[in-house]
Amino acid sequence: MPRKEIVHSIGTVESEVGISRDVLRKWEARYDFPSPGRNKRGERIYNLDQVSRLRLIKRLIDTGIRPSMVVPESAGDLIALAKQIQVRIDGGEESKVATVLLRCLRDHDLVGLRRQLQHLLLKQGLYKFILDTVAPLTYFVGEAWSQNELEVYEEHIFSEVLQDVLRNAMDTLTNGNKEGGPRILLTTPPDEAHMLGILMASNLFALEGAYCIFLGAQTPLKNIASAALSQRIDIVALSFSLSYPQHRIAPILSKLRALLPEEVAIWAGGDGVSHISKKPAGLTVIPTLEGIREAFLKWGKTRTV
Amino acid sequence: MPRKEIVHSIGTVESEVGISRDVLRKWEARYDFPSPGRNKRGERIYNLDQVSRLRLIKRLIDTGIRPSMVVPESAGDLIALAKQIQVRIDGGEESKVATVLLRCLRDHDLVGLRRQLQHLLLKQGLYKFILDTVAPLTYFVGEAWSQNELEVYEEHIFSEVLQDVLRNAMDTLTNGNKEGGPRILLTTPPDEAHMLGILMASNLFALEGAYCIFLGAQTPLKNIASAALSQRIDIVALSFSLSYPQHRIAPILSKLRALLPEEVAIWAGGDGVSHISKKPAGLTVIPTLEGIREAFLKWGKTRTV
DNA sequence: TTACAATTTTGTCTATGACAAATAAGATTT
DNA sequence: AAATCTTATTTGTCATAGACAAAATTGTAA
Repeated sequence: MPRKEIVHSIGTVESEVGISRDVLRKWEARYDFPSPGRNKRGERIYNLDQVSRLRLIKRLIDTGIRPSMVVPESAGDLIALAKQIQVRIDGGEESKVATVLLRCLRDHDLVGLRRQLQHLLLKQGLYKFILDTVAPLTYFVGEAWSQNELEVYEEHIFSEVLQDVLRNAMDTLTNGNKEGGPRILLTTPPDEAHMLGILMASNLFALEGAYCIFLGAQTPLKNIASAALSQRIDIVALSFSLSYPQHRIAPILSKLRALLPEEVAIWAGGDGVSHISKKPAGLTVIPTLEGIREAFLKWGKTRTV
Repeated sequence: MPRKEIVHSIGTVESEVGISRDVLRKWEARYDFPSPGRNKRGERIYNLDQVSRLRLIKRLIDTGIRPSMVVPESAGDLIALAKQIQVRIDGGEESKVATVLLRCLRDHDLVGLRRQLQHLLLKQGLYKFILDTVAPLTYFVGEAWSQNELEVYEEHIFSEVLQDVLRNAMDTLTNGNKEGGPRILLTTPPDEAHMLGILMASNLFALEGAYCIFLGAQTPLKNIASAALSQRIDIVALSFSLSYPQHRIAPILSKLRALLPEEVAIWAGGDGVSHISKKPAGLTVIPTLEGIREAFLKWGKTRTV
């Protein structure tokens, strides 16, 4: 008895994969993919294969590859390409822990997930925890999602639990850093929704003794400026993910630079900034989490001089 | 020198107000509102007036009023109608505190906002804090948003800070409730994104001595069931906001009832359930936050017998 | 190499109509 | 009077096909 295949309308795909209806239709016309079936009303119906392929395509495009290079490609070629990129990002073989945690997530054992994370945090210490566990885990979860191995809500839940753990840790840390260290304001720019990165960074900063003020995601520049002023901020830290349009990064940073007094430093991080060439003056770029500690030490020296 | 008026494209309105392009165009054709200007390319451009009127309309529709009753209405009539409903929800005159906190939010004094909330929590105690401060404040923020007095991101930030405060409180509470009290699983059903309500409820439950597991928003029913089983849950609590389609509430609850063993109770709350008539068997409806304490006491008695 | 111009790619928007799901209104029965 | 069934209206989503500017790439000159 063939199970009735789960199909998706164009609207569902739009909200689940994050590609707008118009774009889905255009791709179909331009690249012959996706080529959904039709129901009796003539409406597009996408099957699971197409949806997961679209997810993969979305991820590849988010890393900077142009649609024309991936949308018409065969499923096999896509996977090959993904592997190639994956290797670049992957590197380590720390994946055992990630696998265990991922299984927790798949089994919906949230309490277990939370406990294990907390346990790892205690065992590894915050620094190692973030770099060796949280960062790869985040990557794996994204990967699993694009392969249809996780549902949207499962990704949400993961982010939820992780945020909880990280914020708790930061609260504890920040309360001890009332005086002495630099005051850092952290957020993401408008239209940048990914906040796990900057949250991880917050923790690393707090670990180094900074007083961190975390503004959540998507703070308009004006408000960053006013907050920096009223909170006597020393450093404003922004995070750009890979999916953030590259050409918008430099202008945003320049604009922010103009809004802030020059004694306030601007630090930009995240996978999105690793490829930018033009660096506006008065700006520190920290493409990887590992670079945070170093940048921090350097800042301390500058200040003492 | 007349300042250049800020205008919005149909896409911007879609994402800022939460009404899809198609619907915006249909309303324009059917009700002559909105009637945006056009740029030289012939694209719709919405001014601030139209956007805020659309926000108000969205809110009114979310409370259950039909589009045909509000979309064609004049701005004046809309405001009158809004006032009418406002009165119904408002009631108290506790608004002074809310006003102060709202000002903090408008001034982007996040640290101040957080501190004030924490201060109020300490002063009033969790119960009073939630009922007299958080609940009305949430309402006011929604109200201010629809009047264009707050921006989207400001609403996000508010929700952010509030979640932080409430979760912290709950963590502290729940850790003390390891044994003895009932085990409650809290979440919202699929497509119900509003989670402040259930978060408030979580705190009130924890206050009464329950062990609360908060799953975040939009948990599929199957996963609620499996989580309930693995966590040996006594009560599953769901929250439905006003904007949740009424006709979907009863079926969802029945379906969940079928998935859960009968010794697991189902409690439904939120503004969305206050008007439902059909109550599926084996179900407790708690339309207001005040009802939680009562329901809890009743549950305790039943159990002892 | 860098800077500018030409070209291609890409996403957003327009217009109008079809249609089913959701809701209300009316009729009928318990 | 309340509950149930029918019919009518309202409402949102999807379809088609083409226009066009912003973004990215390529080619060319300094």
